[in-house]
Amino acid sequence: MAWYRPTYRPMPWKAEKDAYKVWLSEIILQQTRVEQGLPYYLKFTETYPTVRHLAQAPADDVMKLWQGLGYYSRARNLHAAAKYIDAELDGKFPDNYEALLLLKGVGEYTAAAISSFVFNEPRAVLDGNVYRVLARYFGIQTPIDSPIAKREFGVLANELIAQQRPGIYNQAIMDFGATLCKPAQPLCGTCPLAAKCVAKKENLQDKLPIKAGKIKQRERFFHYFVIDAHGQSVVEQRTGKDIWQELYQFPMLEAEEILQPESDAIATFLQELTQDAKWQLTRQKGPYTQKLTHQKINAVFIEIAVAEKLNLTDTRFKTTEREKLNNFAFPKIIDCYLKDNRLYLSLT
DNA sequence: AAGCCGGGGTG
DNA sequence: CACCCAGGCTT
Repeated sequence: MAWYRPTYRPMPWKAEKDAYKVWLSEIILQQTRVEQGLPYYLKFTETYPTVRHLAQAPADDVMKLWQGLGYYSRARNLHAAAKYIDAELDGKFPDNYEALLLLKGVGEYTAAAISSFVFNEPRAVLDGNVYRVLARYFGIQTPIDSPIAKREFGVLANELIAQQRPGIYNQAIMDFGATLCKPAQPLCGTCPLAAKCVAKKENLQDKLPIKAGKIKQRERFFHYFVIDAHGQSVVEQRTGKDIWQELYQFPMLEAEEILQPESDAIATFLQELTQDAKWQLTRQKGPYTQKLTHQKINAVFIEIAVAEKLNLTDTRFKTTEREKLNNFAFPKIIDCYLKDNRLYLSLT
């Protein structure tokens, strides 16, 4: 705490005492760098100054504002929690750790952060920074991605927390991990804790913290059909348990590989989609690729000109004017395609 | 306990 | 390319 200077990494929520805004910032910053999340925090607090503004907003608007930030369940849970507070708690934001935990999308870390920052509860946060600082300083070899570690580090962190100023303590140790005790090339030369740091003493900075798990990637091949029927296009909303829930996309055919435009699978899909209207392949763009934590997405965009008026029988599909495509929340890979090809014809 | 969910920065 | 980021939910 003697090392910590709130001004070193200025963030608009550091001195914030409105629990709603602190909650917004914490959800946005889950697995997200401060610099990446900051513009979203500003957009959300400006658009939705109170939790009731957020609760009463249409879900599509919330998703659109979240577009590009990733982990979209955060946005869905954010909205659900706001509605819960609006309807069940009379708009009064929860004011303690246990009540915060009841909110969708709020786990132990976020509940500890909000309750310590705003309500002065001595709850130690456990995030990637804290795991790293404690693992190095105490030389703890327990893999931090195991449930055992959660208990072990949790007990330790709660013994260490400054009972009188828990919020400052929590912010200090996270800033310390983010800027000094960094994942790579920590600044041990200027570290005030170096004298008693086990990792420093045994030269284990690069080995700690230990992570056990490795994840395997799945490769997928998406074919998006970008329809142009006299200025009309077609989109659908993603549902089910897959990635990008509730975001929009063009009608899509997934396959085991990139298909040739002339392939039977594509012809069948298009026939089904257009209900036998006359269509023509205009051009094909891609493949675009996007790496997710567990998946590599390959996407080709097949542009289709349809001569007749569309008669869509499948209610999943919605026709929209191409100028209005920018009203929909798309995954990054579609956003990139649209921007590349200047298909956003108007701005908001 | 393990798997899944994005996007971006860094070395 | 591998790793990480002010994690949480589902199975």
